[in-house]
Amino acid sequence: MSTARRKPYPFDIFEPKWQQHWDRQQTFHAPNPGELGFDSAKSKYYVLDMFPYPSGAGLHVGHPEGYTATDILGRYKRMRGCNVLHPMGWDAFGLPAEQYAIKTGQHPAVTTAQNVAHFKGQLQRLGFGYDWQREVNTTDPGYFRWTQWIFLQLYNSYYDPELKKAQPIALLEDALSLDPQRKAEWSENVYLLGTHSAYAGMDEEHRASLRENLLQYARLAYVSEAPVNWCSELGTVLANEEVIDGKSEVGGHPVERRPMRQWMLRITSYAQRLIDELDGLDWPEGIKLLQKNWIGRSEGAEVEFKTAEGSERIIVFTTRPDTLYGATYMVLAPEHALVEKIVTEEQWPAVREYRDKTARKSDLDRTDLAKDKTGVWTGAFAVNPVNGERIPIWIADYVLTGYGTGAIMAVPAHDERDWEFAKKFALPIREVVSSSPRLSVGLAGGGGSGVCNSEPLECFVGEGFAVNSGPLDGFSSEDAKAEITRLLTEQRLGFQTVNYKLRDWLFSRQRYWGEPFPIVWENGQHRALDASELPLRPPELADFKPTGTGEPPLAKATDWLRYSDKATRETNTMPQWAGSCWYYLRYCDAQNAARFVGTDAERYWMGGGQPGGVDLYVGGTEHAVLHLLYARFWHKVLFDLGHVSTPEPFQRLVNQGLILGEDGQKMSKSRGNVVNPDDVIVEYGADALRGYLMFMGPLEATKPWSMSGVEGIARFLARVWRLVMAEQQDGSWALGAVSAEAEPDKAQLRVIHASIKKVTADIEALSFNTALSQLMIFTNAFVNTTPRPLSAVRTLLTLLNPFAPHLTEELWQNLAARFGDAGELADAVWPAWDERLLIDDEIEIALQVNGKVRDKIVVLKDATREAVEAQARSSAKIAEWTAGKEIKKVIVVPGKLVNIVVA
RNA sequence: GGCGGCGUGGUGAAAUGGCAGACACAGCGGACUUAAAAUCCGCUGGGCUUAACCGCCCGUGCGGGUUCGAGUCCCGCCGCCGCUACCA
Repeated sequence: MSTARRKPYPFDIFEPKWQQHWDRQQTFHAPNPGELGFDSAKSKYYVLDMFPYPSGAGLHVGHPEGYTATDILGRYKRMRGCNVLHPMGWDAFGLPAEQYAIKTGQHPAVTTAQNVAHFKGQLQRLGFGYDWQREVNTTDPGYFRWTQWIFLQLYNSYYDPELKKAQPIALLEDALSLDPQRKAEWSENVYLLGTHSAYAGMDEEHRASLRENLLQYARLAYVSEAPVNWCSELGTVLANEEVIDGKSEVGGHPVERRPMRQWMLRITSYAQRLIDELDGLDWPEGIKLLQKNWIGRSEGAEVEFKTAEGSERIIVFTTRPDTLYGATYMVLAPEHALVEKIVTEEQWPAVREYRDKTARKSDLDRTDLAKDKTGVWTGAFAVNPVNGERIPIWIADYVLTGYGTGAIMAVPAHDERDWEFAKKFALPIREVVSSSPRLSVGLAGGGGSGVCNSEPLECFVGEGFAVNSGPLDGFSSEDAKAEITRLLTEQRLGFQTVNYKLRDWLFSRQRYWGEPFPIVWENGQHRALDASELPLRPPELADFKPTGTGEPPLAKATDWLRYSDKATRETNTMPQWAGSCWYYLRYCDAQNAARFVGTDAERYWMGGGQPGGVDLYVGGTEHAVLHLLYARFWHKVLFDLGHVSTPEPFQRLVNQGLILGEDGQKMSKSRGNVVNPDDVIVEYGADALRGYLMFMGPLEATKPWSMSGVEGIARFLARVWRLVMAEQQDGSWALGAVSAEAEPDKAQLRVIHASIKKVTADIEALSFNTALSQLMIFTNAFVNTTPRPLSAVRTLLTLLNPFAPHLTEELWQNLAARFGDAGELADAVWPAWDERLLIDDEIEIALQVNGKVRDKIVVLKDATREAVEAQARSSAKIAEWTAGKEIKKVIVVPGKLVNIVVA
């Protein structure tokens, strides 16, 4: 009685054997153009995984799900004769590593190295065909040197709104110094840089400083004093995307808004291109939509109001300029710069109290109280530019600083939020849009518009026809928008514009474990390091904890900090997303010491095919608006500057679905339903794990784990094993009854060719579960055949190889030892099918009467329509069902069915 | 509230508008075995009918529609999951 469970086949012996073999032989190394062994006659296939963050917890089963899918594609494309680039690396900078290091008192470099080694070991035990010579690690100076270099590209560029692309900042510098006229134009229109709305909301002092520092401000990487998401618990600021429900995505700590000097990347300049250029991509529609919504384009107008005293301008953004006549009050965000200038003495105490209260509230609280509107009157009035009406100016937290201009005109009759607010504070409500065309019912006096003073009974947010709107009356909402915009433009009171929800990317973090900025400060001005000074390594710091004050930990490194007698280094570091923005480019030429990626290598792996880019990118949906948007942005900048050859990085994107625990719940430590891939490999082997992950359902579906499902796949693989191997008396395995002379019978031949066809199509379509079920059918068709035809067995092993590479390679080798054969299965050629063998001479088809199956008959494969119909009519059952009825129509679907329609 | 995805046996799931449930899991029965495991074979959506075969009816969340024919397409609901949230 042995305590160890007997293995159905000796995977524990041959799996490590083949893993070592592939590693020693560098089987999956993909030579670059110009490298020995490179074959330019082959076409390229670049298949990419989202590289993991090597956390202390190790791999979970979600990782190998996507990785197995790409591995299957890579191995398959290799057998189809492609040069396959299938790399792996580590996204190793970032908060968790640093927090873990603080907790354990070890340097993050040490813990990161340990975690990487652990992850790599786990991945290697799964038998993935990676080209490890291209391994990248974002924390490696040889890597982040180029992350810093790309930052300098951004820093030294601006976005030209006319060319709609990034240009070297030197061009702007020259243009502006040569052409004072143009400089004046640009200074007056800083919004050309793509920050129109932000500029409109600024106070004059801020604007003046902007104009003065136009060149600095125009850069794609610039410094801003804007309010940011500050998390005191983490001791850093966070990007909008990293804040969820007013809490940090990492750790769930409270986040407050605080003005700080930060580095920003001007992603908003690319908003339109980031939307438009999604069109040509083979991505899930849902992800495209998610990105579009995140960028949040909306068309409308900016309209200038003046305070009643006429001293201040208040600019608002609205998507409904047609409702301008219905604006009965205005609202500024509590933080709006203008509030201090317009608030009256009597209202100051109330305003100050309200502002303090909002500042203390997290975004979460603000959302929670969404139902109950709050606000305070400033005591000031504005003038509605179209009708000269005095309307009160309020502050309220339902108006956000971060969107539009931070100020709105409130049209309570046609906006739900304004409606609620007006109801609560008894502000006037005037209907200016009617759902049906009708005449104004107001008085027609003094050339002014007719105004109906009775308040509408409910809020109407739809489009319709303008009423109570002076010259707009009777216009459809669409026409009214165009007309009012025209009028406003004429009077220089407004203009048509496009607003985006997307904010510029807050790019600095007050952390130790990230890329230092290649920037020094002198006399309050920043300037770039020279590329030759890269990489800029972080200082060796014994104490790298956050200071808690917002001062970055790098400031503690006094020697490092000093760049020269006059200049000091920037102490912020880059966010974790930086390294992952371009890693797919580094893979193309990972060892290049002279460039971030060699030109030839980039052209070959990223260019190549028609649309270009990575041919297949597989990863989780959680990166839909973070990594995938940032990477596209960086790529476009590099493209504009001529450093890469395609405008988009990832041509085809597929999201693998979430794997739930056996209880149908999300896997989590607290639920105790987490599956560790290592345990599964020990028990069932890597091939069984890979096979199960692919068999459990469609790649993109969310699906629960099942241990007995793994056993099912293990049983199938064991059946394949025994198809080739026979167990000996002593328990060892030897080649079984396989014969080179044996031929598959007709039915088997059909199964073989149907399998080649289906498995090929299914792999291309990433439908791995159905490919495997076909391979089971293939296998089952031969289990009772002895001896097994060698050709059939070899075809089966070839088709199964991408899924179960160890098992099939081992069996292939055993067959070769007896029958002789050149080479390894990994290098074999993918089989082709013969369409003629797929169809039997006779086919069974269904006979229907009024769509219901009543009989089945066997017809010759090339029987004519008429012959099939005649045969159908001669069926006794059909005669029975159609007896005494008029046959109105007979539909013959060749090879499928005959449907007889009776009255 | 908005956007997106999904509803098919006991379970995971198949199905270019053409015979619903392939392939597995679990279950039941059998063979082999002293016995068990492993393996192999058979059955396995629900109901009615029959001694049995046969045969018939119902069935893809619900209600309509298009079609010779709908799990699949269209319209309207219900339920679950994910993302997002005062975006002017």
